[in-house]
Parts: sequence; structure tokens; C-alpha cells
Amino acid sequence: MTIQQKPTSAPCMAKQRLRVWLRMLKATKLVEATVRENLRVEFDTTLPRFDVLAALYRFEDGLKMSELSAALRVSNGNVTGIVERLVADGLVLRIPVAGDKRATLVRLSIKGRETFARMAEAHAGWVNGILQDLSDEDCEQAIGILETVGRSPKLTAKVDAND
Amino acid sequence: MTIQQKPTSAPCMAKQRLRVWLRMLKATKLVEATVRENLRVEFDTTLPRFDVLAALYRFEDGLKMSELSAALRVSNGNVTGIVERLVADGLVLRIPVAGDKRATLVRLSIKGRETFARMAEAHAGWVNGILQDLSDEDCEQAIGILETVGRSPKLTAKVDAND
DNA sequence: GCTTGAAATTTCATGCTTGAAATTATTGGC
DNA sequence: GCCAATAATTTCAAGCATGAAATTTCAAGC
Repeated sequence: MTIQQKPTSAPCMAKQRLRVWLRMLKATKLVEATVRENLRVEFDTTLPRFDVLAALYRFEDGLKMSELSAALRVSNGNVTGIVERLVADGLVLRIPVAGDKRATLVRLSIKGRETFARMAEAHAGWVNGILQDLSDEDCEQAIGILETVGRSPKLTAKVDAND
Repeated sequence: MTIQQKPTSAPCMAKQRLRVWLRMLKATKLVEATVRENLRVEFDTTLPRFDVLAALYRFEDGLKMSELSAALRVSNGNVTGIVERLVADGLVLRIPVAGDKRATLVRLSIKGRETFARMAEAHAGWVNGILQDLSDEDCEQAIGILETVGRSPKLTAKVDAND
């Protein structure tokens, strides 16, 4: 019994896809470098800290440490350190969970909320600046294409879930 | 005197571009996570090491440390450590530069060259797998769009140059 | 032949990141 | 009421990454 083979991926397509990946990586690094630099210079903070604040800004009622690390798709131990520093800076609060002494809830302080609001606005501006050459259609297309990445269930790591 | 305003970027476009950025970031992270994981499991190595090997594979005659860090767009001190470990693994050689005791040339050993060749092949396969849903047109479009990122001379960090 | 400035690296402190091991608390069965 | 499995975190060692400071060497000008 022969299996129906898709007319799939001449080896040339593989090369083409690799090129896409390299371009994508390059563009991403450019944006990231800019954001990092601007966060450093204008807010004296870092991208990981910004990411944590963003997640907590979105979930106003706070998140448990494990929920936070899941939301950010980073390791558990990682958030521990970042949150530690954010707490030290007074941007984040740790609240014990009633009825479960293992867990702690983490949420923004007032100051954290205000600070992040300012950062987020600036951030949107930076990104808009770097992507300023993308037209509306470009955006639509890009989003459509990017959404298919990793869609087909190969063994694409155990990443999926929300948003 | 009023300045001629491009019909540019209704605030809505800014939001749209931000969405593109978030998608792009997500897709990139997915690919990167997969590549990292596979490098770790199948070759017991890391992405930064792979990147260094790739650069040296391309420049057969070797690179000076500063050329290497420029090619990879990472800090000088960073490469020092990675190269150190690659030398310890026997994949990379350090060669003094005749006539300049400050600089050293860094290049692949035979073993390094062979090892990287195998890695690169596997790498291309992984990427092709993750991007398998991208058609030829998708690729063309994606590349075209990605190339415009950061094109316009805003203050987009001091990144440009080769490839 | 000095000296001063620039160039090529390394060193350093700090922080991010991971996976694995350890810790502490909860839960369900018995 | 105990006990094993599971869950929520933290701790840890290693490596990556940065910008800044320190080191060593070179290259001109005088």
C-alpha cells in the first residue's frame, strides 16, 4: 500500500522557508533591540520586566506565579527572580492565597499600573515607528501568514494555548 | 506654514502594526524554542554556539573576534565566552594574527566544520517542518514585507550592514 | 624615542534564562 | 489519621547577554 504523497515541498521550498525564517529572525531582532534600548534609556528597565508588567496589567486581579510563567511561556524559576526585583521596586505586590499556603498571587501596585501605562504607550509608538512602512494590506497579509507558523501538528514543541 | 502631512498612520494603523509585531514575536519564539530544544536534545549544544559556528562556517578563513561579534550583532564580551567553550570542545581554533599582537583570528577546526555541517542540515529540516504550511507565494510575500521592517531611517538603533 | 590616542580584546557586575533538584503544602485513598 | 502522589514554588548551577571599565598593543606626530 502506497501512501498518498502531497506534492509537497520540493527541496527548493525548504530553502525558501529557511530564507523566510532568517528574515523573520532579523526583523524580530531589530525590533527587539530597539525596544530594549528604549526601555533602558527612557525607563531604566528591561524587556523581561516589561513583559511581566504587561501580563499583570492585563490580568488585573493578579496571577499565581505559575500562571504568570505560563502566560509568558518562560520557566518557573525565571519569573521568581524578575518578580523579586519588581517587588523591590515597588511595582508589584505579592499576596498570599487564602487556603493554599503553597501559592502566591502576584499583581501590580498602583505605582506599577501607572508606570506600565506610560511604558505601554511609548512602546506602541516605537513599534509603530519601526513598522511604519507596512501598509494596512501588508499587516493583514503578515498576520495571516504568521498565524500559520507552527500550525500543523508536527513535533513543534509543546507550546500552544491562549491568545 | 502648514506642513504637508502624509495621510499616514491613522492611530488605527499603529494598533494594526502592534498586532503584527506581537504575531511576529510569537512565531519567532516558537521557531526559536523548537530549534533550541532540538539543538539541545540532538546535538547537546545551544543556539548561541550554533550561531557562532554558522558564522565561522561561512567565513572559511576565519574572523577576528571583533568581526565575529559584529557579524552576530552581539557584544564583544559575549563572544569571548562562547568561543572559549567552543575551543574547549575542540570545534574552534584561535590563531594569533601575524603583526598584531592585539587581535586573534578564530576559525573552525576540521571537527567543527564537520559537526556544523550535520547541525545545519538538521536545522534546515526543523525550520522547514515548522514553516511547512507556508506556500511559495506566502514565502515571497513574507520576505517582501519583512524586508521593509526598519527600512525607513527613523532612529531604529544603529543596526544595518551585511547580508 | 616618547607620548598620546585609538584599536582589539578581556574582565567584570548584573541580570536573564533554562532544566533539574529540592522544598513545602495539598489532596485522595485507605 | 496516615501516606503517597501531585502541585506550587524556590533554589541552584550553568550559560548567555549587556554595557562599562580595564588591559594590552599599535600607530602617528613630534
